[in-house]
Amino acid sequence: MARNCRFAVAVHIASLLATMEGQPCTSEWIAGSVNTNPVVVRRLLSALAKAGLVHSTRGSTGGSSLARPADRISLLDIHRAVDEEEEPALHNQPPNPACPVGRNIQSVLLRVIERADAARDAVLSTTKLSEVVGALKVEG
Amino acid sequence: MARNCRFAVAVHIASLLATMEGQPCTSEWIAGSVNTNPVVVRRLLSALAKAGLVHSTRGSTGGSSLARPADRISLLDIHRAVDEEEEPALHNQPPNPACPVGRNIQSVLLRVIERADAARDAVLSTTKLSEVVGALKVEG
DNA sequence: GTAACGGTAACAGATACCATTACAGCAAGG
DNA sequence: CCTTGCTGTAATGGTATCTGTTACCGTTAC
Repeated sequence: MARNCRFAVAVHIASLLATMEGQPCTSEWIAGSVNTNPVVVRRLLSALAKAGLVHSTRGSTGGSSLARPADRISLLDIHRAVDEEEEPALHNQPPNPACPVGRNIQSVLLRVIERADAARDAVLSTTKLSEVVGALKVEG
Repeated sequence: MARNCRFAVAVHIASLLATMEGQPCTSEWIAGSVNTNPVVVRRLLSALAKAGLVHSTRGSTGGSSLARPADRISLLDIHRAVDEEEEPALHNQPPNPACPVGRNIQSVLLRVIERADAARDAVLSTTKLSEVVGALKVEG
């Protein structure tokens, strides 16, 4: 996985919304559970809203809640929403096209990395937010 | 995958060594194909050597070559050699332990991420360096 | 002994990420 | 109407990481 904490915090946020069952949560309250700044939470909520996973309302009684049931939100949905799908990291400088290896290594690597990422995504897509919430409750 | 280019360059390097069939290559020659600085190549070769994948000799006629056949080196071997297995990126600050979600989210997330990483690693481990070299030749 | 190599430390520049402050826009309730 | 409390977002600073580069040491062949 990436080495930023956006995915982890976004799943945390989504789990909080799921346990509140429709009742809107403020970014400040969420930030208290995540232990970070409310703006960080709002940035992630904004990304989740753009992906259609949550719904936010402004104003005095505003807040955020899930846009659909937790069993219809996968962790892949969340990952794609907040970790804007970067291209796989290849060479910084383009390799030497005069070398048979340098000329083709990137396209070959791309195919392999895409297969590997697809395998990882398959696990994330079959894991639903509702499972995470269920596991949280078992944990106690 | 990670967003550094160590893995891509390391596979590039290993592919070069594989196509040279035992003949030692210098870091400067490799750097010419990768299009980077020889020290960058030496750093990666050093990591590959520590993992037992390549063998380097110093001195006037020195250079590096594969330590075992390319069909017995997987891309997972290379990935683990150069991208020192980081722990999955969770929260920066520990979540609020007074919240039922914050108290357990990390252990639940760890299990999921480990399953996802294992799926990705399975693809990398079944992809051998020899396959990459073969694909390079087909590519032309 | 000299030339050519790998190993490694040290440093600079670029980039990414997170936390924080600040402020504009919007909705509910008096 | 207008105050209050929320979201959305821009701007900024600090920190960490990565890459490229220079420099120097140790080693090996000739």
